[in-house]
Amino acid sequence: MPADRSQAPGPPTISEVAAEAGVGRATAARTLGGYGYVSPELRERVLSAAEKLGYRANALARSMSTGVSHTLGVIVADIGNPFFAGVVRGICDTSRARGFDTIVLSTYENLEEEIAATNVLIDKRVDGVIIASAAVGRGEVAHIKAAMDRVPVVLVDRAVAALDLDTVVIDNRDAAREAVEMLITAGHRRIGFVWGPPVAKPPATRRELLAQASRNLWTDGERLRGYLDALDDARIPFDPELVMAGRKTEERATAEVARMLAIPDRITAVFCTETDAVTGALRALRAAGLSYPRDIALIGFDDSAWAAVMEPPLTMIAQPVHELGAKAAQVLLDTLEGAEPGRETHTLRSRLIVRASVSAPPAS
Amino acid sequence: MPADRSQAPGPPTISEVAAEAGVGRATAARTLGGYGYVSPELRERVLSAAEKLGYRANALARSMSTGVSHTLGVIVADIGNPFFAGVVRGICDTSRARGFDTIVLSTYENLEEEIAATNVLIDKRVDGVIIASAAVGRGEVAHIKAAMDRVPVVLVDRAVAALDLDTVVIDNRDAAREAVEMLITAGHRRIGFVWGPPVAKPPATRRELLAQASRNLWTDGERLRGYLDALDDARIPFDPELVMAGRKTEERATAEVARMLAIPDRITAVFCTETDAVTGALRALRAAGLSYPRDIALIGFDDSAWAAVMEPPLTMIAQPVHELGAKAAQVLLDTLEGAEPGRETHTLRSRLIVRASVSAPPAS
DNA sequence: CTGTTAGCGCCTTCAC
DNA sequence: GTGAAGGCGCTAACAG
Repeated sequence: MPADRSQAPGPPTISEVAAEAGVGRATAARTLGGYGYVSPELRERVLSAAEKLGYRANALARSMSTGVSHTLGVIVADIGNPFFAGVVRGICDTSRARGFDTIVLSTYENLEEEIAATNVLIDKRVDGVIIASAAVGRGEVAHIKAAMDRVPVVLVDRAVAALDLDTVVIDNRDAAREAVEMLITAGHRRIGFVWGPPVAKPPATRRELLAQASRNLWTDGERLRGYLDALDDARIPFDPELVMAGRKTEERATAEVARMLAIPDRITAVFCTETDAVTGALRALRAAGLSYPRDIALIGFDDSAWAAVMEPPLTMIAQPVHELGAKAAQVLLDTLEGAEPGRETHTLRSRLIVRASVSAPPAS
Repeated sequence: MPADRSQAPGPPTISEVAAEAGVGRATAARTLGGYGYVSPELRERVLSAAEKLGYRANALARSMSTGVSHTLGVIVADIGNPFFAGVVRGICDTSRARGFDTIVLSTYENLEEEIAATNVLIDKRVDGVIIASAAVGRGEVAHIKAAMDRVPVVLVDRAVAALDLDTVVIDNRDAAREAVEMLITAGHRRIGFVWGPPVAKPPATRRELLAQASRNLWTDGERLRGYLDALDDARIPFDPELVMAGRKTEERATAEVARMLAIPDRITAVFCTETDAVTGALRALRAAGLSYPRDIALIGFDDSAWAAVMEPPLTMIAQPVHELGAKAAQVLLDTLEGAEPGRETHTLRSRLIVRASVSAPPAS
């Protein structure tokens, strides 16, 4: 006489289903796990028993014995940022299509959080990790190396020089150069860069600035290089006063653009490397009673529905967010399925969406 | 003679750490698991052995034997929507502060996906679930009921009438009423509602419209009710032509606002229930050569940095996104820690941020 | 205080 | 074809 299953605490187990169906555990496991061979008749009995009991396989137990979790871990700076939200969606879409779940963690641009997040994923035994890392120096990659020892890792959005990994990015440097070039072609020579390295005051020399940039977020450094490239090509001297300093917040961007607007030989154009930098700059313009593109030209990173409905509409750089995520997931999944990791950099194309925020500088 | 641990495949286990430290497995488990008592000396040996081997606890195995995962599951419509991104951040922040990880899944407003997501969370044995469900009718809540049988569940953003659960929302109806009231006070009587129930053509009568709304997203229905409340209070007759029909996309909003602008007795104000509806409406205004607030007034749901930098800045309803998530997590965590589930509705306050997109209607 | 032992739920040889 | 038995890595009683 079997024990009363309805009294069983907790969710029904495979043994209970087996008992209910009057078969052995292995038979129940085979039909429920979808492997091995089971006669149609027993199969049917097991299925209806499972149905009746409301059986759901314990993914934890399954992972324990198989060693795989069919789960990908994703670490990004801020899931609330539309850019990362798009990337994550790309990752989720393609991994789900290939039978994988996704766990995503936000670090809010904090390395401690990033390390903690990596550990969480390792502990939960994900099969692979995709990470947009804030790490740059050799001293900051230990957690990623540790992860690499256990599972395949691919980098997205941000390259890390010290790591030999598959990496999916856009050409930030070239995208920035193209945008600033457009500003220069329109006649601008005093072009503000928002935002720069998060230091109290940017270094006075190009060399130091670049060194500074290398110690910070990869994307920021690349975009700064692109800005300098365009300046160099046009033989426009670099002016440290035109590079934003301080923390990367909307408020700070407003303050810095206000400053650049107040100096004698004021800026006539701004190049913003992020969405919050754009709104921050826009606030400064309004406060100064200036309007674009008449008084000042503006180009920013990360196009959005808002940028298109601004009056006039904003010229922006659009990143292929979904593709970035999709590609990263694809590369990772391929590796999981046995492909040799290419350890190469996959560069996707961004696009400069030309609208109406750029015209010639005002005649001074 | 112990086997060569360095040859061990896979991540180091607690047994290997124990062997390395020369203690019993239980002692290693106790120090690494942070429970029970271990002498300082052995403790130290275990710790350094773990360090040396790069030991990380297998969260799966741990969950298996303890029965808890210290993980919360979250299901939202679209993590890419700034509203949900904010809510999720609120959830993550408070759950992490209380020692819980978070798994978040997006359903993209699709009930099938929502059911699948629920199953994933159940299978992964999360300790509790927070869900912004698209379910409304009694026939659509089976998956939530199934989840409730296993773990505590709390609803966020969207109430579900058929479910007796802790629910964290804002008063959508009142927020909408307040906004529309402001429009009416300014003198408007022809006020467009964007967007409405996703049907090809909204019903001609109030009664049917409301019935229709009840069959769709809870928030949408509430906001529609608020719109009607305000109309009623002002004894303004309801005109079905002023309610958007069709799929809820930016493009569709543009088309519908264009339509409302083209009818003889055209709208002089628009009330938008979502961010994409706002940008869609704005596109229609531009196409019609109209500008706000002079030609038309506008209020929308979900304030953002963009809304503040528009020229003129937009009057918007701001939801307490972070608090919504934080409260939901708090209620859930309290329940997990033994508090009796209140099964009540927690209503948070939204705010109407008055800026400059509303003025009196143009003299016709 | 520490080590031994028995599961957690599932998958997986291996005989029957 | 199907069932019994062992093991994944960990926790938790229970001895000692």
